[in-house]
Amino acid sequence: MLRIKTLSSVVPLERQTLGDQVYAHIRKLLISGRLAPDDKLSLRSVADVMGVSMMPVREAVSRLVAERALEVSPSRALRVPEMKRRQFQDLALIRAEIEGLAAANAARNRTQSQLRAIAAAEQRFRLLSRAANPDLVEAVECNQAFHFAVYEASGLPDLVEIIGGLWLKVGPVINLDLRENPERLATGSAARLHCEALAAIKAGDADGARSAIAADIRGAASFILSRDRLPE
Amino acid sequence: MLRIKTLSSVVPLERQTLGDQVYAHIRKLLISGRLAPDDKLSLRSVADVMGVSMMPVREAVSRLVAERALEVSPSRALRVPEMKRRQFQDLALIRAEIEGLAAANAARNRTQSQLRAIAAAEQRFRLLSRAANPDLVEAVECNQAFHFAVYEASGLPDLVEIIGGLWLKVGPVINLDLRENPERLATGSAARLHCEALAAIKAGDADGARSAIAADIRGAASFILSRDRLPE
DNA sequence: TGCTGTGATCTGTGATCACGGTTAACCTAA
DNA sequence: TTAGGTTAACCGTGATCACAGATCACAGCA
Repeated sequence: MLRIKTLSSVVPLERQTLGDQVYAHIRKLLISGRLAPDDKLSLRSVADVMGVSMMPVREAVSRLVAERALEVSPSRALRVPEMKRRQFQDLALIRAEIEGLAAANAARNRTQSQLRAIAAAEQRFRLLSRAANPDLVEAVECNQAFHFAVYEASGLPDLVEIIGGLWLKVGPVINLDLRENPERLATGSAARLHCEALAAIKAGDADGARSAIAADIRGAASFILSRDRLPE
Repeated sequence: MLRIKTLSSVVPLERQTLGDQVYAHIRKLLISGRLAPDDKLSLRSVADVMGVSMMPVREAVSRLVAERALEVSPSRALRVPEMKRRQFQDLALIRAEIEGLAAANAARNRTQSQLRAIAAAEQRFRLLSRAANPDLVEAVECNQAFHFAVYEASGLPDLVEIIGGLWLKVGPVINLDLRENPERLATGSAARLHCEALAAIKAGDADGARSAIAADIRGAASFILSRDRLPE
């Protein structure tokens, strides 16, 4: 018989179905902006590219459609939804409030190790945004890493999940924009607000963290709106 | 040739796949509390009951799993998730903020017809909660109708959708509780706060609407927490 | 040259079958 | 009577096939 100690050291070994893997893959493509609004997909082509049958792709896509990250038109065409100008504005309002709430709770509940993780992510983003020729893809990932380090520290997994759904919607727009307007990074306003948020979280200042994150979101959104590449 | 006017009067006629119907059905079971935490399901049994093949059920269930309204255990068993006491507390905090935000925007953006709809829902709920022997199932539905009439009036569909996801999670707990503790209705505190919210929305008082709805949510949550039927 | 009808092709949807893995009931042996 | 082991039923996952509807290109008529 195996010793108890041996048994309890075995991790529950989470299951990774093919559907999960396809989901994670498409999700990453969307958040990083490699899939742009109005891009078309098809179950068979995705299945072909990823070397699986149509079935796991269907499972993944049905999840993404449920989250409104993809949509099937009445004519059964599968595509990345277009974002209307109005909807983008509304999402910025919603995100400022919800992500601000997460930041406020992070200031209250963060552990020491979470605080270190936030500080590390903040530093990476700051250094990158002040570099001469910043790698834009990396900058996007660093920005995301910082924000979610903050949100994770709120201790509210349900809230983090909601925010993940919001990023899934705005990801294609934001990252597509950043790729076309690299100069936005150089203004350094994002780096400044991140730094402000970090300081507030470290000090336990919930309101300060909330308003810094909200300002970061509103700033990025109004910049994108000013470029006006959004329909309607 | 058909006249243009004739053509444009034809609605785009949305499709309703079997998967959509199964999804709507299970969703209603969850929100109304007829499926309780830890209830087991199986694709085949649901398919059998609803007279369809396993396929549309899989599609619907994968959506609900994505929304955390159902869960598949590592052993591939399908069930309604249990709600820990802590998670319920957290969800109440999140809901108070998010649904408060929706109420505040409803006060700012509601149209006249939306205001009428809210007032009608408020009246139905008030009369029902003051009845001698209120029908509990009907009361639950009226409460839901009032809340979502408010949220719809915010003019923020993305926010309404997020709130729908939250209700899907707390539905089984709240409605199960109400069925076992019918006396909560009799206190009339919910009816009073609904009335307060309606007045604030009518007056365009965003902060008033926000705090009335938040108080309603917090009140219901603390009542349920005080009964303490939740694990952990 | 421009429009229209038509067929090949591709789409998502649904049904059915096969498969490893889990669960639970049953039977046997102590 | 009970603990332990075997087996049969059932589970979700994945693959494959069938089908109706949509799209697009090309041919034929105006």
